[in-house]
Amino acid sequence: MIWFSSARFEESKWQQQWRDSHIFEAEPNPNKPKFYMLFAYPTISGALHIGHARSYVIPDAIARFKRMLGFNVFFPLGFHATGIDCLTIYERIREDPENGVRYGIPVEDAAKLGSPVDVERYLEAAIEESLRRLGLSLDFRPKASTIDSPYNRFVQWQFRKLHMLGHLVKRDYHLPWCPRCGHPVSLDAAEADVSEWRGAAVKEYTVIKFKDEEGRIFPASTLRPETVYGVTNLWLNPQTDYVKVKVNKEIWIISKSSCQKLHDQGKHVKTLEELSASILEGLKVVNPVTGRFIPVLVADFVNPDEATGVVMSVPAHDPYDYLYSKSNYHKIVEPIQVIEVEGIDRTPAEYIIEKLGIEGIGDPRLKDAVKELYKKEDRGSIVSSIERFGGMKTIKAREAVKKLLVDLNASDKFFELSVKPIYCRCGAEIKIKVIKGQWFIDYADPNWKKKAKRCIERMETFPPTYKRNLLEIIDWLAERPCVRRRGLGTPFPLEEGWIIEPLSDSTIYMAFFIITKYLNAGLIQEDQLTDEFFDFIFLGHGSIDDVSAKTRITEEMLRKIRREFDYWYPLDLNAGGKEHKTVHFPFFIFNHVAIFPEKYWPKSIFVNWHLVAYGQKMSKHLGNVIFLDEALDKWGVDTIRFYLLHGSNQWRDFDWRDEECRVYQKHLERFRNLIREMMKAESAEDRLMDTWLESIFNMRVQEVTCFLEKGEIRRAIDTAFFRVWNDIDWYRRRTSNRGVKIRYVKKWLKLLAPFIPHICEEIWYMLGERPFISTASWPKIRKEGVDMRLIELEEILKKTMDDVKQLSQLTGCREKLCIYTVSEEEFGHFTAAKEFLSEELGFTEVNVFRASDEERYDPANRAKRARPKRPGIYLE
RNA sequence: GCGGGGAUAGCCAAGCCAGGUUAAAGGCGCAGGCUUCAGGAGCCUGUCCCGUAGGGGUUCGUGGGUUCAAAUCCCACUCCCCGCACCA
Repeated sequence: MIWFSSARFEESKWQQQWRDSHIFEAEPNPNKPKFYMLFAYPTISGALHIGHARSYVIPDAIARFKRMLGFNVFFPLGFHATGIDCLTIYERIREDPENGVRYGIPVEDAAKLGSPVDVERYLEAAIEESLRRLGLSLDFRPKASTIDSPYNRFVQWQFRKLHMLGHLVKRDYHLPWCPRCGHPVSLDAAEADVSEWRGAAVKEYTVIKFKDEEGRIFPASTLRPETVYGVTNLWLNPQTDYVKVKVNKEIWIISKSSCQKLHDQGKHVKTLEELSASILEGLKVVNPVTGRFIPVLVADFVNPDEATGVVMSVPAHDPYDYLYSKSNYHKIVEPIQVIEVEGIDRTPAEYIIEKLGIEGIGDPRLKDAVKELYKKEDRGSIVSSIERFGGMKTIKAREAVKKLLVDLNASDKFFELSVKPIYCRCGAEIKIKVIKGQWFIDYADPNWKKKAKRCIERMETFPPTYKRNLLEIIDWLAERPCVRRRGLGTPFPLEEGWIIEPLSDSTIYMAFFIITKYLNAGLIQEDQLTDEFFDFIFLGHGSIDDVSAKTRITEEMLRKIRREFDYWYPLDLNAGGKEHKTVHFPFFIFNHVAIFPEKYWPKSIFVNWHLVAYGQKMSKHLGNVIFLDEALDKWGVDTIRFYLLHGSNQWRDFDWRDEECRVYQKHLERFRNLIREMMKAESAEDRLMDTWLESIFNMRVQEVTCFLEKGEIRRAIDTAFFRVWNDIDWYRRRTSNRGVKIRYVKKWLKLLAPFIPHICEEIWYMLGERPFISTASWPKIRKEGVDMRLIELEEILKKTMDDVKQLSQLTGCREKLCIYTVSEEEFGHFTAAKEFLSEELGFTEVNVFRASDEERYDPANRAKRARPKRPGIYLE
């Protein structure tokens, strides 16, 4: 029988047919409302895994739904290949082709890849194939990669625009750096550059300049500059060599080991003489903020390899300082309190030490004490006696004091890694380096922020709560470094030797997909993509004859492309994973509002949450990545789609488990069987239940439509599959019919087509429908076709049956069932269902009485318990 | 640090936005039954405790609060997860 043809075969067959018939390729059509949507394009960092699949299947369901609703849906895709991913993969497989496996590249293929670009092309093809196998209703014609040279021209145009608009600025910038490789490295969990990340990040110390009588500067490093008000002395390490150095035009006293770091961080450092800590001990220096003189003392817990090797002693707020000065300098040092914390009546350092019962400076719990104290103090506020900052929250005061120090010309910055040492993959130790004249995109610009917010105000976000979040993110964003020295990417058009950073080159690419359609079709050529061309197409600038003359593109073609752009733009929906919430989506908005006129500003954003496998994040490192192709081989597309869409709420993280996936596979098998069984069955007229089915179906259509419109994908498929199934089951139970009328089957399939399109196509075809369910129209919502009263009566019936079951189990009565109803409607409904009740509940005799009926049989007077929607019950 | 999300029965996981119809969907596991059997499987019932009349008791991280009524709203606390600018 044809129904038994292999599901796998069906799936690829339908994918091929969709492809051959070009149904997902969209052309402008002024008679249809358009819907331009896409998902944030995949990064080329290995073969796709099931986490990607979740992020793509959700938008695909939306695309399919919109298409069935009658929208002209443009749903293209591209590939994000800029950055160092392909470089890294290339290096790994060059070390050993076996490493390719971690990225989903079989050994024999890995060996053949001769360059990072080869890697990119290989993976691009593999990813495209996986996306097709996922049954995505994409238009593949405009596909483009961010390393294609036409794309580069487009991004260069964008950056010239940003520059013209004043959105690019130059600043100094610090970052982790490998001295041997001579380039910056990334500190991240993927360990793209470093051999072991260990959670390292860059810490910013504030250096506070304390001067002695000779004008020599003791630059104390601190993470909590607000405590400068509580400094009692400075600490040096007595076992370390200190040096007097000339830093730019000042004389600094620092630990020897910090010289090189200062140099790396962009200072001119000249060593003048070596000094031991003991010579320096006892010197008086002045606190630049309070003007107080304080002594320089020594303490052996001071780490000379951290920052400048000179630290402030704040015994009121630091357990180390407290303990050390108490036991060694108790006559000289008196703690000065700066921060107060609710519930602590002493100096916080003293409090924490007593609370934890810490013995002395060697106590291993001291680290925890520091941690706990810092946390408490960060929630505290500055004591009122301190001028300007009294009463201010600690965190706020920290920033304010930083600013004050800058104004007093008494501070500097020093960067350190939070975890040391960190090694580059080449083996060298990572340093912090300051880059002079780094280009930034100025997302801190308040006017630009204002415009971005205006765009967001009018946007719709899924989930709706993201909108508020977005506005906060816009406030919080600052300058973004936008160029780098290495990796694949677009050469920076304003300065040689830089390429544009991978996130900054992917903010308005949706506009470019209109162009790539024409490029890929060979209708225009790369060298015709001039700034005049982009200005004309995207912004309508310039005169057409002029642009045509300069680009050698015919006016007719220019007009066509311009019109097409104007048709599709703005973007209606941008979908992406939650990792894009704080970076990509805000950039996408910023760049749109900067470059495009208001009518082209984006309309909505859909965020989906992540996927983990067996409670663990998938990572190449852990080797627990479930590749999409493998999953597809194992389970088939519709099973995976079904599971991914229904297994968890789209706005919660998803936990993949094979056992659960199997359950969904079974559901689909049973679904197939059910349909087959129903098709074979005759269905007789049953006026009451036919009306009920019609009503409930109309209601389900409404629900599913409403859920999809709100982006509630899980609820939509839950209703479309399980609720409808229950309804059909109920109908079959309540009537003598084994099946339902064919039009319900068709309607049901339509409701499911956005989610599990392959199986729906197959059945659709079996039912003689042509050409595709994918292009069929969504069921009409018929509010008037819903008989709510009848639906409710059936609910009352079900509930009553449950009660009877419970009672009969409890009492063991199976003979006689009496039901007492209050309303005429219920009386009629139950009377008509007598035979059904008898069969279902196993009672030989079923009687239905009006509760008010004097003649009723009711020995226990159960009729008095009857209420509307809840008939009385008596059993024997 | 900044920002976001979460904590639900043996486990996984819905519900929370719009409080009552929620002892709380679904799945896994477990128990019993039916059917089938080459094999796997399929189907039904039960699964917090008590109960011979649809009932009662105790439950949704911890502690308070609002309300006639809270898993759902408010406050505080504890713990977990995630993003944050050279990984994209």
